[in-house]
Amino acid sequence: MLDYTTEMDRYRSSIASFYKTNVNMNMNVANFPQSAKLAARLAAATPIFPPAAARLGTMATGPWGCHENMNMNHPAAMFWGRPKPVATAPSHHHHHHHPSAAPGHMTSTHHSSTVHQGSGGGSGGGGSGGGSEGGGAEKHGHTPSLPVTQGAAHHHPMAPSNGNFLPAYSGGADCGVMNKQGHADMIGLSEGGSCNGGGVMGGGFLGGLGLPPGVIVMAMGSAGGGISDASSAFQMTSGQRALTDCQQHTNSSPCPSSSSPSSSGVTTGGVSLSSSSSSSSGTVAKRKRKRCGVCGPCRRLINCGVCSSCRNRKTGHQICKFRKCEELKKKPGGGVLERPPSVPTGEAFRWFF
DNA sequence: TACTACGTCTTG
DNA sequence: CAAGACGTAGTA
Repeated sequence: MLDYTTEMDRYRSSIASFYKTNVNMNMNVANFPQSAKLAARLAAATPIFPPAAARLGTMATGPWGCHENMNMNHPAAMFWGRPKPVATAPSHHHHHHHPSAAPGHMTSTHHSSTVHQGSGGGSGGGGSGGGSEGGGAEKHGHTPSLPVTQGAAHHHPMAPSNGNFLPAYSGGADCGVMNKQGHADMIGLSEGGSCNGGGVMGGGFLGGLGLPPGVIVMAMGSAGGGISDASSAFQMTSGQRALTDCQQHTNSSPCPSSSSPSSSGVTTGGVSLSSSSSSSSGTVAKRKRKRCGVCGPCRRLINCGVCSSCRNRKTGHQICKFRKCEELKKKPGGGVLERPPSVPTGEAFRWFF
């Protein structure tokens, strides 16, 4: 027992230092190359979030979403939530956009409960996902889950399903942090200046809101960091793209959501975007298709960092598996979907308004 | 010019 | 069939 405590202590301190070093700067750039870039971009990109959202920045889902991640022992996966303290914090902050939200944030229950966090303070959490499961996660991969209805998300910590919402949050540990590249991504999220600060990110928050799988709302305000923090908060590799996409769709409105409704922009195939050129005429055929921007994967802004695509970015030239547009997954000839499978219209975004 | 990511071919 | 590798379109 004692040992355990001690360990925890050490663990905590180390994490702390980690933060200082890495997180502060735009996140562990060093450690997470990939992320680093993202971060940078994010900084720039952030703006896309409609101001309206008040200081809520919407963020794409977290990497953890990737099952691959979570379960695996990646340390990364964890560190999300905050031990218990959170209980409070979250509550305030989130303005629940969503009814469902409130209550309980699913809470910490599970995982955390397991062990660690007993210590209360700090990071304990880590463990949550990490160690434990290892299980099979990896492969659920296929469907990242996105589509899942957010609502449901909660329940089970490990539920493979919700990709985005990691069980961890709730119980979790400190705030982000992890190692291994992919994870880096997530880090940011919570990071935002101390998990607490933001509070938001904390456990309850996400769950509470019942956000769409692909989206996370961040209340950056609190962190004080506001955007800047935020930006650092998460990263996405293709930030440029992801974000951009949004912009593109709309032409005016920030994100798909807004525009999507009419399906106008996004519409079928998601070709619309740059489509300007493509779709317009028959040329479409060869044109490279673009992400629809509204499906779960598209909404996700963060690369998981652990999927094969992320890992082989250099050679694979592929977008993170979990971010791969549903539309693009379908073969070109494909169907005519009025709307993206996972999230029809802009529903997902309703929460924000 | 660098980078991301789509499309396609190749491989297991 | 899925995963990986490569060419290259599209964008900053």
